[in-house]
Amino acid sequence: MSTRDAKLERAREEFVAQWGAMGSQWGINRTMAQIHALLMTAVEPMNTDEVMEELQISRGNAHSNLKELVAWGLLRVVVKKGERRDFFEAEKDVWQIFTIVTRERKKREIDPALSVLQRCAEETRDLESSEAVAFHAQMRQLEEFVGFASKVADRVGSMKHGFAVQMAAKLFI
Amino acid sequence: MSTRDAKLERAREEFVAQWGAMGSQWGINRTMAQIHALLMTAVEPMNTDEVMEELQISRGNAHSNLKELVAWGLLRVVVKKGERRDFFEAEKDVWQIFTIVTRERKKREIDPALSVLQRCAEETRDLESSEAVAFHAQMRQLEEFVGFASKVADRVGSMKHGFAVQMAAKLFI
DNA sequence: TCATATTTTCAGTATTGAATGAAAATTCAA
DNA sequence: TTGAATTTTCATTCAATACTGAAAATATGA
Repeated sequence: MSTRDAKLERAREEFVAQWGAMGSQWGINRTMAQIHALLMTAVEPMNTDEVMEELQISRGNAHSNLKELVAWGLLRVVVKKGERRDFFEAEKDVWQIFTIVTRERKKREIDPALSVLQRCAEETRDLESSEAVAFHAQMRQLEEFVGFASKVADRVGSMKHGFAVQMAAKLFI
Repeated sequence: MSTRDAKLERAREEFVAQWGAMGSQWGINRTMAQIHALLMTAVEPMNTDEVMEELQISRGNAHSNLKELVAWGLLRVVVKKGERRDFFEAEKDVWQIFTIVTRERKKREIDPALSVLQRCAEETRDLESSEAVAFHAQMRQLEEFVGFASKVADRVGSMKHGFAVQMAAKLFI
């Protein structure tokens, strides 16, 4: 049994480490991604000290990233009876995770872009030089596209899993 | 006329600065995003010195980011007759930009994730403890989802603009 | 070929964002 | 209340990444 447990342990450690490394790529910080990976593959909810111990990180770091993950909705706080400390458990449903991440990324990546583009388009709407007209047209095109992306993100983010799968199947497979 | 040119100039500077700031959010470095913004709104192709001058950046920085943008396919090198220096012009078509960015992001964000998940699933395929089974199932679910995302990215990235718009219209508007 | 223009490299420096850890604040049971 | 357990904050430190600028390499044309 110990060989097999070791195998699992290794695989899990690899997952946590790699998922963390990929976090950076995704605009999510490494620790945050690691904690999420750790809890996604945890059998039981974990408390702050367990997370610190497992990932070898400081209390402050564990605390702030746990907080952030709860704020995103990727973790839930669980109260254990007879326990004073907070325990955390991860959202494990893949579609849920996806919609949450979609919402967050839209907020951070799409919405600000859209408002910049709207502003720049607005500010040059009445100019008449050919350069200004070209600039304005470029802003409008970008605005239209990003606006569309924003709508797509909203729709996808609020779809039920089943519907998404069904729709996707028609389109892409 | 000078008032109006000033307006345009201000709007363009705002666009370049903000697009640059958003680059970070997007996992693209600030200078790279700024150069792209600058050239997307340039009437004529620009050379390295002009970019350096406009953005107040060093030659090395300008050089490496111009190179990177060319590698992505977001800029093209233009040879001007009677000019020894390279000039750069941006891809301005929004759909082209989108497909290029989609391809890059897939390469950096989706493909590595998929291979981690496949490996972790594979490594735990034969284990029998309930924890291992749960872990394996979780990896498989993630793998399935990310694999699907990978397909979607491929399809979208190779669609023609017209088709994408048509399809999107049906789905989302 | 040689001199000059241009591009490329890269060691050193700066900037930014994340992590630490200890102190302060809060919570809770007795 | 009180004091121990727990959470939260935040000034400082650290690490990763981006940027600089000058030197080396390369290309051009006289």
